Amino acid sequence: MNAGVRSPTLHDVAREAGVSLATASRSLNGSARKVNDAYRERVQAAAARLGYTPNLSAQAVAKGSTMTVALVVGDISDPYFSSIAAGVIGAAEESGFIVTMAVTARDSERELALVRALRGQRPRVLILAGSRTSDEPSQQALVAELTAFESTGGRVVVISQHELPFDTVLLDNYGGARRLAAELVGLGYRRFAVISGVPSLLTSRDRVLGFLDGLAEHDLTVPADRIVHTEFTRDGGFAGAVELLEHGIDDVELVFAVNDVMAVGAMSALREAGRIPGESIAVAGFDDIPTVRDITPALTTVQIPLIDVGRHAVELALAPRTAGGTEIPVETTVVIRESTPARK
Amino acid sequence: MNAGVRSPTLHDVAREAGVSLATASRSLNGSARKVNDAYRERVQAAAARLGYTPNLSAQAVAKGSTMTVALVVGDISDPYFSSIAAGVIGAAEESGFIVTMAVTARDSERELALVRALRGQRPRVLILAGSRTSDEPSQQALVAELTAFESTGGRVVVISQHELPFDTVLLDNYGGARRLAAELVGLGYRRFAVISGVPSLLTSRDRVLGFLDGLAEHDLTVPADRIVHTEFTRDGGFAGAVELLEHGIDDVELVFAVNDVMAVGAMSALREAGRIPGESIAVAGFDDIPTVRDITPALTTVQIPLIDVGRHAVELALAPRTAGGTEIPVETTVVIRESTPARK
DNA sequence: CTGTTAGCGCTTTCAA
DNA sequence: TTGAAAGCGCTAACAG
Repeated sequence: MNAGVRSPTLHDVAREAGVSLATASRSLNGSARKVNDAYRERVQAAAARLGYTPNLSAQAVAKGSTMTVALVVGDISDPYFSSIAAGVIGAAEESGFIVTMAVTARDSERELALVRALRGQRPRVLILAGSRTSDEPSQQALVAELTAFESTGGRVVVISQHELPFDTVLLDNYGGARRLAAELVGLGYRRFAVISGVPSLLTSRDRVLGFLDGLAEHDLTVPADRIVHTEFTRDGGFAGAVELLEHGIDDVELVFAVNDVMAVGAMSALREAGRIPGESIAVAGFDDIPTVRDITPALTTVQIPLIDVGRHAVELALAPRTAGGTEIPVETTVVIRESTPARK
Repeated sequence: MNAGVRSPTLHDVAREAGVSLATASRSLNGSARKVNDAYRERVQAAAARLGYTPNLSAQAVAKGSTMTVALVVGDISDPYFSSIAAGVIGAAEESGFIVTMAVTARDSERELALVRALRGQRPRVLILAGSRTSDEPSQQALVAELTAFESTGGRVVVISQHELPFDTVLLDNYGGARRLAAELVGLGYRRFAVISGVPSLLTSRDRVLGFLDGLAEHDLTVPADRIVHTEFTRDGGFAGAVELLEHGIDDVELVFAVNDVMAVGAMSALREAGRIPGESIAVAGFDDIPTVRDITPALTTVQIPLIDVGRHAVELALAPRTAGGTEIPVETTVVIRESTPARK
């Protein structure tokens, strides 16, 4: 009931079983069958009797390596990240890895500090799921830190864009947005507004670029005052829509928000202003987080197989190291739903 | 670029700075200022030059304790858990703790195995966020495992109900559901259906009980065939609604799903069957996960401050141990939204 | 205040 | 095969 009893150690088990430390170690963890069955059983029985659990930290220092995957996300309560995390955790556990998690709160200073701290865990793998930003001076420090980590045997996997010189799970943000634009034009839409994240956010930038290029193919453009920059969150989406409404968007037919949570926030703002999503105005998002098929109207979006993205990240990390850094491209597919009905 | 270089050790730093191992240790980590400033600076400079990061595993074995919090959740991609996780991670990081995470997939066998494995990390704190089940034989083994963990100095915190003899963050599932029922009756509802989880799930059971008791106060009941048992997920909610529809629920005025993701799934099923949530049928949920204020109609639910729940769990774990196990009760508050308009 | 020296729990040579 | 013993990187007495 009260503390004070220490956890049984391998030493205890060995004594209980009447064998040496080495034999105990080999019976419980050592790979190949190099231990007499009789001994092995004695040891296992003793371990069970004592409730022995190997001290992972001790194993880590003795072996010089851990079985942990460190995952860095922007915000775990965001469905985008939590879905990726689910994939990472699932795949990691299947391979016997433990996953530790840290949250950057979308702050790149903080991300750098976290990576530095996480290095202390000597994880075998470090996965960065937060989206990259451009022009940050801290990016350079981050690369240095990650490179140092790799040079000591760690594996780095970045999810999203291939800005950093590491293995990456590449999301086709640009292409997905471009195809989305094409499909929307095909549905009859001509006048658009865009709710974007801050320009330095690469994911956001790529999606906006792809969308605009997709429109440009059909000789359509979006006036600069119809592209607002805001936070990459639900509230950002809401605020972005409010800003657009203030600019006056009576003739806008469709609002593209660069991710689903923003789109959902935007829908609420539009609705509050009397514009009915899916009826008097269309809305599209990006990601296909689980809930958007259940909202009304169901949201048109670009699907990313988020769980798979997480799984791929660990597969990549556990695969043999390659020369220039491998990349696994992940397809994005346009999903048209009721929020963008065909016009006319 | 290639592996092979080992991480710099404290030893390297000490040599580089021309001081002893102990001095290096004290300069970098040791608590009180017991080191000459000149030395301290030399050491810190050397550490920076070498890119030294203390090996947490080594520290753990030397100190005999770690700075990690292990969090066990049912499914991290479920907003209920991911919000709690956000709170846990936030609070843990503020106290300098690392959090490791494991997922039970709502399987109590698996939960037991995970707890056993997690013990190997020798975390200071083990937080169980998955909801408890009754009558499972594995519960007993779980208690044994957790008790053993506590007896070796660890802290256990359970989130949800006080079934287990450990510190707990107590969610008022019963009371919240009861108050919800009262409010709904106040709004004019009289005929209900309930989509519940499996009966052994304590959270589900408490919510159903509270709801029924709340109705009973007004001499209302729910016929047994209007209470369906299904999975505690979005798809479960969908399936539950389908089942209700098959039973025929033309006269049902309101469907109470025992959690929000189920309610959201149920809404989709109802809508597909031609019943419009918020118009031809009302729906209520429980949890108040972030998205439900943005769905249409916005969902009436019982709010749990999920982030705070996570924070409380670590506060509890980091507070001095008490005799019988402390519990922090968390209030739940009814939030009436458009999915349950006043009748007539 | 600094350095020396045992450990911490475990793995892994190296002999036996 | 098994056991003794030397580490792994770090902390914490214990002397100086």
